Amino acid sequence: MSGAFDKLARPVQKWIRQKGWRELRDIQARSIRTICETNADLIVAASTAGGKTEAAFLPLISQVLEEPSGGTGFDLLYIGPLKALITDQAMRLEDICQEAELPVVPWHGDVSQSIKTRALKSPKGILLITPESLEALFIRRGLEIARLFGATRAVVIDELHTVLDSERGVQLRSLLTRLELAIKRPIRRVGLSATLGDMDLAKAYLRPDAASSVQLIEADGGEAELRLQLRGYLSGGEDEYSPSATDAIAAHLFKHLRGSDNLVFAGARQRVEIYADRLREFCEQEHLPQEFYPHHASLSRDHRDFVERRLKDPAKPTTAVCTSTLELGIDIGDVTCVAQIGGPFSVAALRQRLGRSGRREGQPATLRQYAVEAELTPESSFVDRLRLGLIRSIAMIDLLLEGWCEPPKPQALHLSTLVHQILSVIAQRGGASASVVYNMLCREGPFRKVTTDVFADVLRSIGHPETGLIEQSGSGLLLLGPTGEKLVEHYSFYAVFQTPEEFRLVADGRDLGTLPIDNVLAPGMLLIFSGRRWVVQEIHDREKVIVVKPAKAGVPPVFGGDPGDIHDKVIDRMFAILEGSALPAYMDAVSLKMLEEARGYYDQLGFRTKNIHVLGEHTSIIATRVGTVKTSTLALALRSVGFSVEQHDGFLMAEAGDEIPDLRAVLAEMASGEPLDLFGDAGNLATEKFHPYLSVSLLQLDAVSSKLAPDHLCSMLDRIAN
DNA sequence: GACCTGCTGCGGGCTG
Repeated sequence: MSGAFDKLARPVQKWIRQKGWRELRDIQARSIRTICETNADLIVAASTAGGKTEAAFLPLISQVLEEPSGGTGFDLLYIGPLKALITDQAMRLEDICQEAELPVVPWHGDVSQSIKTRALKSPKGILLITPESLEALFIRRGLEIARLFGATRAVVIDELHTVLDSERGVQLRSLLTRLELAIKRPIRRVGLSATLGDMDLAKAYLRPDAASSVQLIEADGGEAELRLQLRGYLSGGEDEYSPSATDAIAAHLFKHLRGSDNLVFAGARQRVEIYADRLREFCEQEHLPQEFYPHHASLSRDHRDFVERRLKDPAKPTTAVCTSTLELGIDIGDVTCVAQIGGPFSVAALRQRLGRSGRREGQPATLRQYAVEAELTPESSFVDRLRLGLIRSIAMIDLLLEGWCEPPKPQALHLSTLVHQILSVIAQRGGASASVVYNMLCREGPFRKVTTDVFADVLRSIGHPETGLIEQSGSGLLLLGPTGEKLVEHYSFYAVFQTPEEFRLVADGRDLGTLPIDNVLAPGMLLIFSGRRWVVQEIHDREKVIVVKPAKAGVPPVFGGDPGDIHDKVIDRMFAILEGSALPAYMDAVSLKMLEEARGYYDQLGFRTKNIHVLGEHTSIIATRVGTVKTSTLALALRSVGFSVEQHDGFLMAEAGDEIPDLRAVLAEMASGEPLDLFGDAGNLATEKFHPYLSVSLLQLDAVSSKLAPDHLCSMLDRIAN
């Protein structure tokens, strides 16, 4: 372990010896050399529990100890997307830093004011912070940024994949640029991740001006052995003697998962509640202790902590039925098996979830995929007959095995987040000229797709007297307007993402969790929540509180949500599966039979040789063969000329009104480039937090940059016609 | 036909 080890500072070496490590992992040795010998930015890509945190911090801490800097402020900055992750990582770093006498400062909404006050008075050591809390520092302490970060040598961004092209990611990258501008020098950037689809794009996100000089340190292969099973289940058409698909899946989970730690990803909060309730019943029927618990974002912090603690406790076997809450790197230890009910929306999520299993040496990673498909009747729709859910599951597993996952989408404008950052820059500096703001955010920062014209439009929109977010002083300086002042003053400003209004659910004086306000509830109604059954007692509309007490029966509540974007490559693979003949070894007999039925029906519709199948006088099926973004663009175009359109994975079902235009003729006319008003029939475009302050034309521009692909419409129509 | 994430400063009342 010499070489890399020798480059570390004495206290760090001592810590490694105390831990009893026999050697450094390969990524750690490589990362130590890169950090100690160069000034390069870097990405460390390795699986969960692959030692990424140490790979970054052992050499960074060594540098802080051996080459004290002249400046003032925190020596190192760590950005984490979750409070729980920051708490975990602060504990791990404190262990290393005790020897080195370097302070470790966790900083997020739950950290006490006294720790923050002390750190502000004497900023040094390692600051671990969320993007939102960093935002708050810029707004509340705008003039102190240089003092707080003057000495900062590096910023470590954990779970880099979560902050690539998301609203939060753009916010973070904007803050990092503003930080570098405030201290007038670049800060080394280190990204950590287990799930990056496209390394070149990830590099460009980490350092847009010098992507090619970002060093990549990737753990080689060495992935755990993967055990995989896909089981098919038929739902609907049950009689009282045959169990429903839900019961059959729950029984299978009960039989195979009991006695160990597992994660069951059910895909939606409502399904989490349904499966957790069934599994609890099975335990009660068999007089066995409870070991299946629900876990999702609407459940109280108390309950979630309880489930997370149980997962960590080796003495208590625990299966969490969950949503993506348990997808990221918070420490719950290794699990025996990951189950996935229904197809996931991205290969990246599937890969991240699977990374939770098989992390111990010699243990295989195990994925149990359950596909639920409808029992066919003469009335069944083409979607059911084509078994699109099952086909997508197979495509996702295929791509996972090939090591592919979705890259970020780099073309989005992110105008809502731009509005947020304009307000933030003005607040930080107490006023700024339009050109300073433009240079900071659009030339140097992440909003590079925003032209000066679009920027000017945004300023006009948010400066309109009726909007009142900003105004201009006599000297031309941009200032916060009355509405802008109010927004920025309130703590809810710091987050860039939208959150829905919710009721609090209370039983016996204790919070169970929250429910979206669009659930229609009245006293006496029955409810399944937090894995148990309740009856509604009181509803307090003004306080947004619902009081419940235990009951014997219940129905699962409704949680909202928007459909996810499926990538072109996934849909492409789905068509290859429908047109292929391979019978994957990991599929059970029922799912194989469904696959053969789907292939038979696909052939019957003739999609091997054409893309339009006429179902009836008014109705046709179109095979678009592309992902959600391009397929929704065609759907919108058809709606704008009077069709009613149903959208599915890679397919559209178009139905004409009373007048029956010839679909082929309509498509040909669109392909000829006749200008179309895509938005004539588009619903609400204001989907993000600061959208309500933008003009309709800016909202359309924003939508075109992220959710639609009008530029691809012509070539798509050409392909479909042939 | 979906999921997730986050949050400051101040003032009032109490304790040592």
